[in-house]
Amino acid sequence: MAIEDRYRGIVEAARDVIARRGYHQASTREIARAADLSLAGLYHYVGGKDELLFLVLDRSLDTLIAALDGALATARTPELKLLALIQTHLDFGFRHGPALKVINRDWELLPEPRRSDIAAKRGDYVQRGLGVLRELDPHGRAGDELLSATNLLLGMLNGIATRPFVRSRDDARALAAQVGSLFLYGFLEPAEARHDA
Amino acid sequence: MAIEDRYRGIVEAARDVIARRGYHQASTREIARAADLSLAGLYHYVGGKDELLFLVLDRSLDTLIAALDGALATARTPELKLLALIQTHLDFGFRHGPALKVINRDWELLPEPRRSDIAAKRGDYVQRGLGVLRELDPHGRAGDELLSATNLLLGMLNGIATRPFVRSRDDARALAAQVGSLFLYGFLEPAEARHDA
DNA sequence: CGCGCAACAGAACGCACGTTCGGTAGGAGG
DNA sequence: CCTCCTACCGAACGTGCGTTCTGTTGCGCG
Repeated sequence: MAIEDRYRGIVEAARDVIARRGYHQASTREIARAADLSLAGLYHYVGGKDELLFLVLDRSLDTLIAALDGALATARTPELKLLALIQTHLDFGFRHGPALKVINRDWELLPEPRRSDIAAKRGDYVQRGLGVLRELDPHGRAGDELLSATNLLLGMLNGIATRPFVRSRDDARALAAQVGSLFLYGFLEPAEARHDA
Repeated sequence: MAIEDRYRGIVEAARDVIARRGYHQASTREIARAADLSLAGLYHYVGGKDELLFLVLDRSLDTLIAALDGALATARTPELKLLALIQTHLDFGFRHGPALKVINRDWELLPEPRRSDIAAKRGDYVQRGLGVLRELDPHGRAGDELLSATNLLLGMLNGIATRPFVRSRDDARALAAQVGSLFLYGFLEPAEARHDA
């Protein structure tokens, strides 16, 4: 499947250039250069610039969701599932920083109708987070409140995963523990007193 | 000071167009039209497109920081200061959504050297948040940990303030209470049992 | 009155962009 | 050997962009 390798190289080139420059500032010429192709050669594989953004978003979200599902499958308790989500998200931010940047910053720039597809896939990810919090919730919180709590959690994660806070896998692990403790027990609770589950 | 009114109109037009389209997609022609000016007339007031982005960022950050300082001045306890920060941020997101969007999404696109000025002003805001958390911290957390906690808090706030979660001033108030409770006491603690300070 | 300057506007310039067109090399199939 | 088809490339086209040039109006001031 050498053709699939070509596609992968193209999508990776597009992802890195778009992450660095932003979608509208990323030129098809620069993406072609990064993919070791001429401009016209690039257009032999993809129909247009929009499709490049779509491919980056679609494949990155698939990777992220697959990683999350894998991590959730091995976690037994609700708390461990939450930690798995946090760990997976931060690890994804560390290993695929450009992908996460494009997912968070540029997805709104994708024109319809593909934008709806990506929005649905983003929704799938949020739903998984919401499911984890629902299992974890000790009180019967309303759906609205659980949804906003999910967005608060994801906002926390994106706030540090996008910026250069996670420089190593150890950083990711240490931050994951801190995020988990803070989200579960709050800022006022001591971090050292809690590592049961 | 009719000239200052002109400037204000121009900056507001630039802010709204940039927030809607993104910086690189926002054209000077559209900004000029939104400011009721010809293209050349716009260039009579500002030196270039970069300066428009700078003016938007600079003035928006001034407004945000001034609002925060005002709210912090009337808060007496550390917990009330945290709630004031949360409330102010969400209220700013509700009343100046476009400004917050530009601050969070487009500030990295500003070319040097003005980008450093904006980065410093953003740093001022983070420092205020860090100061609030330092006062609040019951254990002697290290500076690194406090800084990442600050970024977690701001990430939570931006995660919901940017997206259409805050549709009314009441939404902002209700969400502020939820965010405060969650950040201070954690997800596992009941929300109803806590409203002392 | 007339001079100068601030406050604009119309039109153009040059450039970079996304996209397309016409071509070519090379291997597979008959 | 000829034919097709896939995988490209060089060069161009048209458009929209940021910016600038050349005015023109109107008002304050001597």
